[in-house]
Amino acid sequence: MLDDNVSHVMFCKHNSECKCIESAFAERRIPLTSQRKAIWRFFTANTHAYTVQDVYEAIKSRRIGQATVYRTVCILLEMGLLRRIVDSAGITLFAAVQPGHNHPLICHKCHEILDFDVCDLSVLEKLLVAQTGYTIQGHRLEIFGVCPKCQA
Amino acid sequence: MLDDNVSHVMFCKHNSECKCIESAFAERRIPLTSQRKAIWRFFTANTHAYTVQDVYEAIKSRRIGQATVYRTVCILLEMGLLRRIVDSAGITLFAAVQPGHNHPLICHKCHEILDFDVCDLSVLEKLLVAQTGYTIQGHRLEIFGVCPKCQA
DNA sequence: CTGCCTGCAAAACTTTTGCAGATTA
DNA sequence: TAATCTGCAAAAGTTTTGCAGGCAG
Repeated sequence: MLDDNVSHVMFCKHNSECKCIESAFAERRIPLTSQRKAIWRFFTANTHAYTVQDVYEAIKSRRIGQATVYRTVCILLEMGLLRRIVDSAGITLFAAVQPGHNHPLICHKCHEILDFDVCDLSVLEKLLVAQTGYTIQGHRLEIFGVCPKCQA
Repeated sequence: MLDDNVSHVMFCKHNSECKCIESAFAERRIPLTSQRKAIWRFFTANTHAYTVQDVYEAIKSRRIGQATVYRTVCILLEMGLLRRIVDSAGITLFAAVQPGHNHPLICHKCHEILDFDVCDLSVLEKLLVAQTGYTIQGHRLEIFGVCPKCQA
């Protein structure tokens, strides 16, 4: 559960010149091609969630194929750099995540995303383990709302 | 945030003879056909999450079309009787929800689901409102693990 | 009865795959 | 250089739609 004394939520600003991607790929011996960089740069240029089509449309002028976008999104998901979000209409969106434990606050209208790091579900998880016998592997917490711009 | 004194989680047992569906459809003046009943009965017979294909395969002997399953799942989702879950592989699953505020505890292996009702994110939500200016509309909290049967 | 529902089959949309040539480390 | 990647186009998989006939209320 959340700490009752929490008074400040840490928000992550996406760094458009994020260097972690180079080392992340290097560590795993995965080639970092210009296409993969372009796709990652697109995701980190704004704090928004996008569909695969959004990404493809935005970068296809550079002759990057749709299959490459799918393949790259898949790699970034597995590396934990991207998160999958399914909106209320069932549309699949992807958004960059900062490293560490974060949850998204998502605008229903424009898909603007703010990551926050406050979340302590350990007591709830212990309770569930005790009462159900399940082994807990993880959780997904997403908060939906409307951002200040879209309220106007 | 969760109440620190919470000592008991309320779990919902799905009631296979659930009558609420009749009144839920009647209230909205939506015809409750035999196909819709069959689909709902399938979801409430077990506490599992299923794909549309699972449902279709299970009941197609009764000459219920795939389109009907899609259309019915859509209605049940909108009525709040079903919830959509996307597993880690990106597969879309649906599961019955008890009325009221519940969250699912999902087995990664067999898709067995237990609903729990303990979740108080009001302090976190207030904090987010104060610090971001977002209007909060709702949240999704899902906990993933492995059920006792699958651990064996 | 009337209006909404249904199965079927086709259409639309989304995601994956195979391959010949290109690029990374 | 060797291994992996890429765009393209086709295949596979998923979801939606149109329509003629059927059923709930």
